[in-house]
Amino acid sequence: MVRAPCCEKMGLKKGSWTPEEDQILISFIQKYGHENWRALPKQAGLLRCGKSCRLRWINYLRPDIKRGNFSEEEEETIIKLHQLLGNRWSAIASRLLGRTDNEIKNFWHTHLKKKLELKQHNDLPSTSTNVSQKIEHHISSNYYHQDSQNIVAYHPTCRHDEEDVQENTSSSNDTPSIKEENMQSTNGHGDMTSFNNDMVFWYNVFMSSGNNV
DNA sequence: AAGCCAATCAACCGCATGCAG
DNA sequence: GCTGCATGCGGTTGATTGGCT
Repeated sequence: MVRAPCCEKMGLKKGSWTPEEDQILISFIQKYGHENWRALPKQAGLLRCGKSCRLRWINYLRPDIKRGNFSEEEEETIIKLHQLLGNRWSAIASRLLGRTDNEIKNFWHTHLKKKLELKQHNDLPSTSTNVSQKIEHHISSNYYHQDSQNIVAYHPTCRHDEEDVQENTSSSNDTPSIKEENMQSTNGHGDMTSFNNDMVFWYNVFMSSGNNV
C-alpha cells in the first residue's frame, strides 16, 4: 500500500534524543497518552516525527522497561523462542516482560548469536542445568498472578502472536491445533481462556523445542 | 597519550499490515 | 473493492565506548 510520508521533512530533528526532549515526551504522554503518534510531536512541541517519538517511548522511556543485563533464564528463553519463531523479535519480546524487541534484537546479534555459534562449533551441551524448569519458573513468576478465584494472564502487549505461534507449532508437529479457539478468545484481555491458551502455547513451545518439562 | 578496531546500542529506514472512508 | 493513512516490525546504520597496541 501507500507508504506514509517519511519523517525526513525539513526542520524535523534526527539523531540522539536530548534529556529535554525525553522529558517533554514523557510528560506529554503521561498527560494525554499516545492516541496518535503522528500528531503527538506537533502537539507536544517536539521537532521529531511521530515514528521517532514512538520508538523512543517504546524502546527507552516507557516506565515498565527493564534495563540492565539479561539473566540466564531470559537468555535461554530468547534462544528457545528464536528457534521457534525466527527473527520475530516483537513476538519474542512479548514473552519477556520489560524487554523491547529492539533490545532483544541487539542482544541476539551481539551476544547470543555468537554464543550459539560457538556452542554449535564446540558441540557442547547447554551450560545451564534444568533450563526448562528455569524458564517455566521465569514465565510463571513474570506473567501470571493468581488470586483465590482467578488466574490472570497479564501481559498487555500480547496481540495476535499466539495465533502465529499456534500456526507455527501446529504445522511443525502433529499436536492438535487450537488456533481457531485462540483466534476467538485471545484479544489481549486477561481471562481464564487466555491463560489456558498461553499454557497451551508454552506447552507447544517446550514440546517443539524437544525439552521435557 | 594517541590511534585503531571491535563491540554495543540507540535510532533510522522502508516495507507490511490493518483500518477507515 | 480501492485508496490513503497510521502504526508496527525487522533490517540496517552510525555514533559511542572500551580495550588493545
